[in-house]
Amino acid sequence: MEVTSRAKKPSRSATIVEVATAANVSIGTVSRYINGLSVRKPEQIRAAIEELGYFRNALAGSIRSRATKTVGILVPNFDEFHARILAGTANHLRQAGYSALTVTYADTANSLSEAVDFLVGHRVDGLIVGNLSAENKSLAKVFQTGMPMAFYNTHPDGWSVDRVEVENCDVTTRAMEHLIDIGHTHIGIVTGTIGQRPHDERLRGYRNAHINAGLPIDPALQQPGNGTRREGYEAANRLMSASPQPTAIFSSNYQMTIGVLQLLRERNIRIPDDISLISFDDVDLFALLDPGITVIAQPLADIAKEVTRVMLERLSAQQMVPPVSVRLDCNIVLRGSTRPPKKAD
Amino acid sequence: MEVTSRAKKPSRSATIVEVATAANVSIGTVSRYINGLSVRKPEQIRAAIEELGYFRNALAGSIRSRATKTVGILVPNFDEFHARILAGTANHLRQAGYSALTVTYADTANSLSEAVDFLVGHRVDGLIVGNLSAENKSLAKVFQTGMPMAFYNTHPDGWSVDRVEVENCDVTTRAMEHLIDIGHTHIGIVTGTIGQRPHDERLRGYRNAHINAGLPIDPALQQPGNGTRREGYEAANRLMSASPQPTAIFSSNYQMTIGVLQLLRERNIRIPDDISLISFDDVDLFALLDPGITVIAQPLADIAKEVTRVMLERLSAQQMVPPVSVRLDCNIVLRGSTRPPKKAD
DNA sequence: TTGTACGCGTTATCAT
DNA sequence: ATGATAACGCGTACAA
Repeated sequence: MEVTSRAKKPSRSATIVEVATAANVSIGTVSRYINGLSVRKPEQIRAAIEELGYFRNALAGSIRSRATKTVGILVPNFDEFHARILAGTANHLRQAGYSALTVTYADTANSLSEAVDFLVGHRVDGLIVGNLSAENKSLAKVFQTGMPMAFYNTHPDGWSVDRVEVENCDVTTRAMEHLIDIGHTHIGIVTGTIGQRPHDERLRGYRNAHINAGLPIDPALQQPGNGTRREGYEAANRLMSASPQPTAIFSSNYQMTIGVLQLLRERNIRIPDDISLISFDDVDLFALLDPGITVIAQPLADIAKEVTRVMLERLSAQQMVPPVSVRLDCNIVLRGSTRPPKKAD
Repeated sequence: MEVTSRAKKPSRSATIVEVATAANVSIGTVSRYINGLSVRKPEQIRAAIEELGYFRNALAGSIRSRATKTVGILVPNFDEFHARILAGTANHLRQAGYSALTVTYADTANSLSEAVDFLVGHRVDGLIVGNLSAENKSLAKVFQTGMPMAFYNTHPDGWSVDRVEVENCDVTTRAMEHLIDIGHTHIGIVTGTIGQRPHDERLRGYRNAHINAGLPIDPALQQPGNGTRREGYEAANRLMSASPQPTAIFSSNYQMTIGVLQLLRERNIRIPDDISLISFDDVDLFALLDPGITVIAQPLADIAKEVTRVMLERLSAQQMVPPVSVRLDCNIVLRGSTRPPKKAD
């Protein structure tokens, strides 16, 4: 195919009326052709569509039909975590005849409301929301209109809504017990933002392990990282300046773990010789490092599958059904980043 | 705010007519209020909107106004490379009053046409396309309608269209000359898919360096990786089975480099002691590995900025202007993954 | 199977 | 600044 020059800019693209005229049929017939129903002279219509460069106007169609066959997806960003979930949801939605309208809400201030307005303005049939625990006026407004909504990973407190979440607490406890079993007694934690449910649960899991083992909980070994790489770096810096130094670190999400890794490398602290490390979340990076990082892996494909399933069931539900809550288990993936501490203290 | 139960599902959300009635004004006045123009009794209208839970229907508005203030973005996937560009474009578009409609085209077969139809069906005002070099009937059809389009990284052959691309060839030559300067004479290359312009250019840059230095070009040292991790792994496997073995490898994109790293690690081939490595593309991983990987880094933020600028200028252009072509330079980031070969042969 | 006419929610226009 | 009304492009119901 050769496309070497641009056609002169048409003020508007062809409409179904023009196609009907060109094909010598009525618009109803063209509409049926477009929607795959049988018509008498399909070839004429096809040729007219081809000739005019016609594209169906989905906007106009949706006004009348009141359904866009589109699900809005609201994610903080396109990082590796959400990217993988998005790939899954988009796929599952498509198989059910839906498209995904994906918008990020964390790039600038108050863009969450903008994002919500955009999606609702485009009359998505439902809304999938990732990693959002904070209240938002716009979102609450939408929720109250009865818009089908499904959250994954966390949801605003007190909202009775469809959700898919992972078990954070117990799995963290088990990971910490692994460290304790091999002799660690000073385990530092880089926490996410306190007040966000998943991070609260991970911290609780960390504490429970200490309580179960009769170990003291040292506040100096709990450093806030707020979920970002930069703050993960600084939290690790504080941890490694504490006295006594921790012999192991648990980092509550992968962004912060990257910060931790940066600091450890700068300080020339070797894993696992000088320190053991466990991270929540599994990303490619952690498997490729030498040694690989032992992680608590969230089942991303399952989260995507379940949240899509829940949404589709909500969309097809004829009557009101109570919100469903799905809880998935994480896996501990042992790699080489943990080892007994160098010397007992 | 408390949101503990769902309102009964309304069959449809409030319309501008209902708002107008409730506020005792005409729909024209409500429309003006919504669009930020001055009205006499804004508070009444605000209250009515609040009360009725009204959300403007962007679909209906766009039918009449013929503008959606929306730009479609077409990317193969949400990998780290595109994720960073998307963050930039979305931001720049928003600042200009546009929203981004992002769709991936590589998740399943023939989904490119579906994606194009979706975006055009939603009447995006323009289209930004990433990493697409193949022809596509649907896309060509759109192009010929005069839809503003801007490509980044590559574009279909023969299309005279706005584009932002990086300089692949010379920078690769310079990177190879770095290897040659420190004594390498057997440099392997893992190529991307031949026929895709950026990868053709990178291969040419590799060859030019050899020609300039008077080194032979050994076909056995050029292994196709087709851009994927799996094939990068296998290409590296073939390279390390060649005789004589290369003392350095250049990998043409980051996905393939990850495959290369996996193979080297499995075979216990150490970087840079046993082999030197340079990769095209810079991702987090490469800076965190020990040693860090020397890379040719594409200016992602600039690509995003430029492609958005080009698109916005095209959108605001009153008359036909010839397509613009922006070419950006890459940077060579030296880390620790290169070193003179162990022994001269 | 086909054609016609109306409805969808908004914006644009124009007279006030 | 406001109100009334005609588009906008498509789906759908109904009559043919």
